[in-house]
Amino acid sequence: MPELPEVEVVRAGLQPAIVGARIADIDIYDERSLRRHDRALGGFVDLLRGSRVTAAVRRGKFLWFPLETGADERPRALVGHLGMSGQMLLREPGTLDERTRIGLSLEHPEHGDLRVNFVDQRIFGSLAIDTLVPTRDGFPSGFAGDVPPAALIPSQVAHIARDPLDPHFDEPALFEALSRKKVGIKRVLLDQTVVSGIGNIYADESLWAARLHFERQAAALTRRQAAVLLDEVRTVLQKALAEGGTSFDAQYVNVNGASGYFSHSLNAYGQTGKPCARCGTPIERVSFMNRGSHFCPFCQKRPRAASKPAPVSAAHTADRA
DNA sequence: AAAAGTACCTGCGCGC
DNA sequence: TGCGCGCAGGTACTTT
Repeated sequence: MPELPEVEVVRAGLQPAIVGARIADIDIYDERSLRRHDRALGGFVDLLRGSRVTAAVRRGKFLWFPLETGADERPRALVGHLGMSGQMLLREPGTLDERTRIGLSLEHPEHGDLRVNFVDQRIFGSLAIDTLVPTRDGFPSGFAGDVPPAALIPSQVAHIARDPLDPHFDEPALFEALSRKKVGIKRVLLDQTVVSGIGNIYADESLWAARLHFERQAAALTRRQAAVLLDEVRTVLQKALAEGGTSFDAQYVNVNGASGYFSHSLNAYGQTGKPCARCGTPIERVSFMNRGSHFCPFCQKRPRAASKPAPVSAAHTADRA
């Protein structure tokens, strides 16, 4: 369940090894890991073999690596999503990890030959080649390290909102969206077209920090509550990022999607039965949206008395037609 | 049009 | 000891 911080650690780790490298060869061990690849563009291997990587970019949980293309060609990129259990492991040439679905053999002008193994137990993640299109807002497409990337984004990522750590994140648009949504706030946090990078773990953590119950209707939040929540989202993500950044080996990326996410400082997620760090009340877990939601029943009060839909008056009924 | 539901996947831990 | 089952959940697609 890699979320923004975990994906960023992968991006940052891959960047020095992959930018400037030529992808000399590609091994496909499992075609299902190409689910995101649109065959209409051409074969994944044919499009990728021999290409040089020019950057390592991330928006939310999506990663992409723009490729050098001729002036007469449409710009394209190698796109990756880790899904639930994906990893991109930097290895010595010839290394094969368990459950490697796709292997990339790289030639780097300084670091020599390298191998990147796309490992994915559950195959919710995938790699693809995709065309780059202009960003909707005209700003750099995401985060790419020291230098902002071009204002180009893979077509399949264009609908994904910027993440809350992006300098061009559209705050007013988020508050606008929140005020329109009649659904529970957690649904909105997980909606990558509204705000990206947040998954189940950091959604629970942010809501705990903001003292909000996950089923609070988004539109019912005051502007102040929404602002506090956004602030807590950023704090939670940045804290996880700082933790991940310190445990990461510059030479080899080894982020394990199943157990390697930054769990030492979780206050809600996976803490069922343990005392709330603020008030001592045991953390509860309930199923919501087909996934676990963890919260403190004292600090994060349920929305008031389950709003039964107001009786529709005859006058109202007549109105819509 | 918004919101809810479902498919896609595999490994693990559980109860029997 | 083995076997079936529920669960983990990000995204895209379908249905309501």
